[in-house]
Amino acid sequence: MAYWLMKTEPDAFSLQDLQQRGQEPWDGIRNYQARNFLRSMQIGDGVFIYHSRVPVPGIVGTAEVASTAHPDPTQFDPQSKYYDPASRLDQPRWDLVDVAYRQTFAHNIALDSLRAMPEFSDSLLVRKGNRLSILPITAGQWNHVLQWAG
DNA sequence: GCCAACGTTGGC
DNA sequence: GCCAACGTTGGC
Repeated sequence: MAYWLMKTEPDAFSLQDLQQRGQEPWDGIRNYQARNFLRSMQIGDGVFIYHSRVPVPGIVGTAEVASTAHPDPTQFDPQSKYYDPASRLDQPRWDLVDVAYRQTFAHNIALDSLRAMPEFSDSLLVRKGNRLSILPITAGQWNHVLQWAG
């Protein structure tokens, strides 16, 4: 059992969208480090959903990993904005996992609040210039945020 | 909307 | 293998 944080821009796909659909293939990850995290995910892993590029970025709720990693079909779709002409069918470059909605926090946990938590002092999340859209979360971080969220 | 920070690409 | 150029992310 592991924990992760996954960023999304709510203008494109929000936690509310995930709630409406119940489950969603988390496609479009085009960063090798993030992909490697995807590949180590197991069904049932906990996921914090994080909204970025909004006035108050932060964790807005939780989801869970609903499939192990498998090839992201958008990499082979010329119509997709995630199309990767360099990826080969017999050797896919990019993977995705399915993510299932779990809960929406009554109050968002803002990035500012996360920065103030000692648990997050070593996290990639609060490092300046960090652009990683998927990162590991420790059990301590997971529990602390859940407690904070009430 | 701006732009610093970062990852990737490709010429050499 | 270096590194300039480019494209993207994401806080502000």
